[in-house]
Amino acid sequence: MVTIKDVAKQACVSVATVSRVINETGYVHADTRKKVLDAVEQLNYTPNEVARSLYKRKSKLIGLLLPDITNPYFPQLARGVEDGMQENDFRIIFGNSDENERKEQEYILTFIQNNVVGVIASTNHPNSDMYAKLKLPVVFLDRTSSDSPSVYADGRKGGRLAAEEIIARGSRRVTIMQGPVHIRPAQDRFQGAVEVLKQSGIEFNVIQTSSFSFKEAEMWAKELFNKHLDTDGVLASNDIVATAVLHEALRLGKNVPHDVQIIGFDDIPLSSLLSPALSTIHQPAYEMGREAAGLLIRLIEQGKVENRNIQMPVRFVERDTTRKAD
Amino acid sequence: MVTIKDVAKQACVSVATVSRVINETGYVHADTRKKVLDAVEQLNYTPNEVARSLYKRKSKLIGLLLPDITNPYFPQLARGVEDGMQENDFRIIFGNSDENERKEQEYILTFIQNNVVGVIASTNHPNSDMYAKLKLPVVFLDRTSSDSPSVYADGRKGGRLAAEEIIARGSRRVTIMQGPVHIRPAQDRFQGAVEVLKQSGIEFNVIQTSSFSFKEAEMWAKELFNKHLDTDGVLASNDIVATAVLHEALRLGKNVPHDVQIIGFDDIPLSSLLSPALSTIHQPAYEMGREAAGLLIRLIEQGKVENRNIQMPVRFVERDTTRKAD
DNA sequence: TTGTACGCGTTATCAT
DNA sequence: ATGATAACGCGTACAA
Repeated sequence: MVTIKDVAKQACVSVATVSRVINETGYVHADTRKKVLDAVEQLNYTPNEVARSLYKRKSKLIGLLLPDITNPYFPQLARGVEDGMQENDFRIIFGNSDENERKEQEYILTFIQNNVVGVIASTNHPNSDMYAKLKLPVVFLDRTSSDSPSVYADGRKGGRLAAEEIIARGSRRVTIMQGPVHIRPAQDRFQGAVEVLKQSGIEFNVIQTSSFSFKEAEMWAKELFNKHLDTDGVLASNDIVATAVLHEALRLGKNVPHDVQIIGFDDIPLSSLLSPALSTIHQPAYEMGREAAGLLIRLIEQGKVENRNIQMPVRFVERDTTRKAD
Repeated sequence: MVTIKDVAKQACVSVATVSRVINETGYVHADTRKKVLDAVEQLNYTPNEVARSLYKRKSKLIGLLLPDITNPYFPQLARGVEDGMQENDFRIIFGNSDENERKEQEYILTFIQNNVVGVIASTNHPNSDMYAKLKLPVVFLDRTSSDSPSVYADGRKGGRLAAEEIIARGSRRVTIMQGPVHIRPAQDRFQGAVEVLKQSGIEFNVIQTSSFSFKEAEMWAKELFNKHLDTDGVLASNDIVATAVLHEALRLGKNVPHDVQIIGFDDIPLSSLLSPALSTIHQPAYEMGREAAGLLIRLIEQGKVENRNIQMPVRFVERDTTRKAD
């Protein structure tokens, strides 16, 4: 490994001078600068980030904690974060929490031990004191917390939109798949949908679900049609669940969207590829990731920030599991 | 931040002693050990990994470089790696390369600067000297290199399997979508398929593709049916391309699998959810990730290793885009 | 404009 | 069995 000392020796100057030219701090004569730069070139020197991090007590690393990168919603989010960070010379230590508080703790700990300068987390325990105690800027992504900066989609609006659209397109016996109670955005969506449905006096049922895994989603889809075979409109808690419902409806010989309309949530890449393609509420996942990155960077570099909560817009994407509006 | 000094002071011992109990190195009296442990507990001390890393010139970090986490094949891989590493107390610095050599270089550089102890990369330039020069263990994942450890699926076998199955199920005018030439596994698949096709004297055409993006895949799908409208069997280079072909076939009013059979490659989660569900060659992506992690860890901890190249098995998954075998 | 010397938090060596 | 201290590579007072 070639260190700053080697460069200093090669350039016949002190390490302090080398440091100054590297970091462009303090005065240094043009000639010596050149000598140093040449030495750097020749030796192929690059500063050791670990030593820097130790001295400055902060690194160029941030921690990213996601429930499960294998869930098709999260890669977009992750990519947005990565691109935003990459462009600003931050790197990412990445972990999957599986919505498991212990794993989450473990990662937060190693984030600290590695001097990360900030954390982006998609957690169901935003108010846990493990975050409160953290002396670092934290941005919650796809999750809301009363008193921490966060980036999230307008779930309530999304829920309302979905309900409005399914009504406008003629469903009169709606079933809402209520997402996991501990996941805030899922509840926002649910609430939004319920509001609209109640307001318009449309009859509706609720099926309670407790995860977003496809395997389980299949079970709830069966339960749904068991209990409410005549439902003519399903508001799913996300696209995975919607996909399972679609499968089950097709399996039962129902015509989608004629017999039953289905609207998902998230607009994961899968959705447009199904047949029939899934109508859904689009969340700008990639952009949300980028926003989170931007917000965290501002927090890191400026300490505080104007707009601590960024709510991203959602929109209805009309595809083939809904009928044409009247 | 609470340091080893604070603990030492609190326990009325020297930092050396604290270090000894923390790392369980050297003798220390049971009583003093207890004093130290109590102090650690009270102060909530955890060692600073950065300082450790500086002194030992190695961290508990590894670098993971993937083309694009947004491509549905990679999350499985990433998750496998992460789980394998996590269980052995290694953390991951993660980056997307976009198959772009410059980005790749950048990441490799920051990996080095952060004292990572190993790298897992899914790169198209495994023989680039940026890897050769690397003084670190590198494992190539889903990519082969003549002289570096790697974990990859048996692409040739997969290609052969796909061809054999499509023939056995009655296709006689087959089209192969040849994947990007610079991606080794894609070429292996292609080669395997060609071998079988030639051997059995079946007529076949080739459509050349140059990426795995869905947008472009749609174009090639159109090109495919433009040039070879009467093809009755398509061997796609991966499931994304297969999905596009399926869409186009359906759009043209073809009956799948009656008029045309389609076999994909990878078995991404999407595939089983399509209608008709996609028949494909399954790669054990998650397990490949885990294997790569295991291999790298062995390389890190033992320097060298028995089996430097791990070839994973593939298998045909029969779903609904192929007919029943005769 | 440049160099010396210390400190960042750890671990390991060498005394004691 | 324990402590003092050098070293890891870097950045910055402070002195020159």
